[in-house]
Amino acid sequence: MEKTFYQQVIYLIKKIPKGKIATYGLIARLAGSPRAARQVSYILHSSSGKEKLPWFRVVNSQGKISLRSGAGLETQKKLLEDEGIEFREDGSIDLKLFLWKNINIE
DNA sequence: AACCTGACTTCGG
DNA sequence: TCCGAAGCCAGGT
Repeated sequence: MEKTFYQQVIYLIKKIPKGKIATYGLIARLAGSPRAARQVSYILHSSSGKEKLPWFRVVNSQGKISLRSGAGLETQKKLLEDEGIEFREDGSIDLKLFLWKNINIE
């Protein structure tokens, strides 16, 4: 049985460990569609509420939050900092230190 | 069924 | 190194 891209994304995001982050591209890749990073963001946007996902642990490939100020950026940043993730002066996260790389798909 | 949109990524200038 | 344009996938209208 093959899960839908949507289900894969939800599943993977739920597995992101606390204190770690993932990029849209990484999630898309693990979900089976390396080029569907945009779709990942879309899924988070539409399902973060009902699925209770740690959407804030997902940032873009630059380690930055893609949201615009006022659209959730501050909230996300605060949540991440609360988990021990540090931001640089320009508001980016050091992917080498916080990127989720402990991948384990069932 | 066709077109539009987006919390992305990547390549070229 | 920075900015703009194109490519990509899936869901919504």
